[in-house]
Amino acid sequence: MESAHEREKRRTAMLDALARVLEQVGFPHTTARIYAALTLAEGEGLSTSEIVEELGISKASVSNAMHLLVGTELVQRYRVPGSRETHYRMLKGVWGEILGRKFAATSYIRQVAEDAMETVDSPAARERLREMHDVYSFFEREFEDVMKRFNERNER
Amino acid sequence: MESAHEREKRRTAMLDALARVLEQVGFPHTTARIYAALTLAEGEGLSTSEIVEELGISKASVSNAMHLLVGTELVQRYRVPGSRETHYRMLKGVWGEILGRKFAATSYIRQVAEDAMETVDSPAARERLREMHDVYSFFEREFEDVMKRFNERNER
DNA sequence: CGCAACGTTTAGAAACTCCTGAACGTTGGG
DNA sequence: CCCAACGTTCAGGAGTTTCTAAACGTTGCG
Repeated sequence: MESAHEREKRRTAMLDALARVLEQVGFPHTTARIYAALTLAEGEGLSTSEIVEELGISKASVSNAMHLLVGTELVQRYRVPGSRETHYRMLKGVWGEILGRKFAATSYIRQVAEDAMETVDSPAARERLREMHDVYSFFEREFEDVMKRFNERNER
Repeated sequence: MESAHEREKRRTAMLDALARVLEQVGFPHTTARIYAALTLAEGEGLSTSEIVEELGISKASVSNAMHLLVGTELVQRYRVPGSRETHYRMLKGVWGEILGRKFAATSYIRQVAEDAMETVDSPAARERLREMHDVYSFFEREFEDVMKRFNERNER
């Protein structure tokens, strides 16, 4: 049988791993940890004080992080009758959204390469930019298809 | 007709834009700028002192950055007869490599979600993890296909 | 061989990001 | 309305990253 201590340790490890994923995606440390905590919450979400307690951070940090998470529509505020506190829950269907945003960068990069190619004189430089451009063009088209399939999948 | 000053300004803007792309991919500021400078070089590459002059940085910075760029096989050293300086050139075919590395993270994230799902008790949490897992599974498979097509494309 | 030209390493400083405590503003119950 | 409970803002500071100068090591020409 598993001790309460071991259970707690496993939970912490999981929270860390999840938070690292979010950090990799580009979120600040604490913001990532908050999102992870919301993922692992027992119920539908957590209140500010619950987050403060679980992660051992200040309420100012929660406020700042939520500015980002709510602003990017990854998390939603909601109220619980009888409580004055703000509660937060993850929004559904955001993981696809997160990845989709990543892909959007591809077409920007293709654009940069394209512009540079038009400006540059040296044939050697132009050749290097062309390779970059071709690769990103390829992935840009592929990602469009992938996202289309993803959206179709979600409609079902 | 275009003044030398305007030409210089355009070149700088281009270098900045390219560097930002590399930074987005996760490289340090100076490292990214060096890579951008190598991309825009007139000839096949640049020497240490040329990089120092073009970017206005110390040779120590060049040394450090090259440790990273050469180590990750994005840049190659070469020697120019008659010069004692080390020269550096971009390696070809790295952009696909860079993107490929990004995708590799997908299967790690899927794994994290899978592990967490097995550990967690709360049905609400498990449901949230399941969505995360499903999304990343989908993209993991799609990326494998995309990379396969990419590699086939390159063999021609 | 010895010297000069380079590259590398390292310790320290500068810059940046992010967190916190405290003060402030806002809101809702009584 | 007033007070208490919350959330937000902001100045300050801690931690981290990354750049540089200086000292050191290495290499190759004469």
